[in-house]
Amino acid sequence: MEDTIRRTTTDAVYETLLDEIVSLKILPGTKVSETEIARRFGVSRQPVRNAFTRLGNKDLLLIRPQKATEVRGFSMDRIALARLVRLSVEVEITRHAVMRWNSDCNAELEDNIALQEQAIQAGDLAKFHALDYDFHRSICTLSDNPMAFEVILDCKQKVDRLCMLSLTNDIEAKSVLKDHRGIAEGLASGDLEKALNTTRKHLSRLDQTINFIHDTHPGYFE
Amino acid sequence: MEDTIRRTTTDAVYETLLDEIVSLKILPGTKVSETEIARRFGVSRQPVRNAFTRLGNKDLLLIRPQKATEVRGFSMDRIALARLVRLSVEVEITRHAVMRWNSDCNAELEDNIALQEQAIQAGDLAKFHALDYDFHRSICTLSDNPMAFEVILDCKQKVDRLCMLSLTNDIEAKSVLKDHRGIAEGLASGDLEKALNTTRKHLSRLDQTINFIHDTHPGYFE
DNA sequence: ATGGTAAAACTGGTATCCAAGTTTTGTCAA
DNA sequence: TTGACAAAACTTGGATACCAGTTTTACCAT
Repeated sequence: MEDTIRRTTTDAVYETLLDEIVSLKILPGTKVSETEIARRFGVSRQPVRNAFTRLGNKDLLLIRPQKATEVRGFSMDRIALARLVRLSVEVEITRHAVMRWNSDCNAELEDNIALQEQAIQAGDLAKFHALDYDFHRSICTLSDNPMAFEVILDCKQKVDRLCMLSLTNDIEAKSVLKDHRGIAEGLASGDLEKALNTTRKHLSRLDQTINFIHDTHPGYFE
Repeated sequence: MEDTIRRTTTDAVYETLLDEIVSLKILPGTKVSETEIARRFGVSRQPVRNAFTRLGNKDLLLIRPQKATEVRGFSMDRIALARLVRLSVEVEITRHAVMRWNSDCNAELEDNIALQEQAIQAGDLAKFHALDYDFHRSICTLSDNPMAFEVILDCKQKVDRLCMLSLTNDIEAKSVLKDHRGIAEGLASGDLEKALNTTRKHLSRLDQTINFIHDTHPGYFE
């Protein structure tokens, strides 16, 4: 009973465009035409239309009938909402996690943190970001809410798209690592307040970056 | 510059099907065919396909290539996630609200609660549910997070679809009203813990109902 | 009854065509 | 040169027909 969903042409178009938009290879405000994209991928308009619809549902495309479709700009409101939702879920998850924490959980998080340290020392920022990713996913699964990470990821993507405009340095990475240590310590010692406070500080770390980008790239906002 | 988005045929099909699925006029597991729906609405397959895609994105339809499309059953996991997200956001919103609470906020909530009381005494459950709706939206707007209500609403809809299988009585409504009073009192007196605890109790009120439905209607679950 | 095969049904994709709206372009007049 | 206006060239939304690949169904022979 392998109910593996087949990958369709629509999926391919969708995933490629999603990556290009999120990674800012296509900038906000850029007009995208169904026929143009269809030519580029060598497919008909149909799968492109489907992909556009999906991207429109994700607020990444602004589709206006009889007018051009364009890549949506950033919205401070939508970004604030995404951050609020992520913070809310992450806080609640942490609350669940501290209640069912045990030595195995500890080991998993410690392993991850050790790898983060190695990645920073090696200067491998890509690896570090992947581990950052895993760190938060681990907390979700260890708190018995694995699906919650999808929500967090969805929120994270919206913010990440904005933060692509800012270069990340390893000083920042070290601060992030310190936060992760604090959260892990809070969970390990059953200190809920410490875990929560660190989580809040951790997720508010982007405040300055976002405001900076808003000031320096006002054209990308709607 | 009236940028009012035009209503398309796709929108009409989507909204009608959405209502029919959410209100359980179409039961989970029911197979829906593009051509059949197209005939029913007197339109071509095109807008139906678009509508199907949207409903699939909302996890309401299960579309498998080359297989029949069917209305998705309930999933305890997805419902648990929706409830977790709603609780998380509602808790965080309450935290924001209590910080900026003032007499105007109080008045708005008190007005709403008074109307709830009237609706219950008049036995008008539909009105009461609408006011319940407004109560939670008010807290969002008063906490300066108006868009957060869209997230809450999205979560609420997923759970509501399940709860359509259970008849609501007015004893339940009275409990809900009591919760609302508790939340309002907590906010008014600046007692964050009271507001939070009542919110958690309020949102966990459906536990029994959901488990009951899961036991009595196992066929609607996937 | 059972097994196998053929027909029917379903979605995904392609190809045209048209409708309705918007934007660009071009022409002509002042 | 500049302005106004009309035509052409875009855009998406929808309708229709068709094919491919898969799954389901139905029927028939054993």
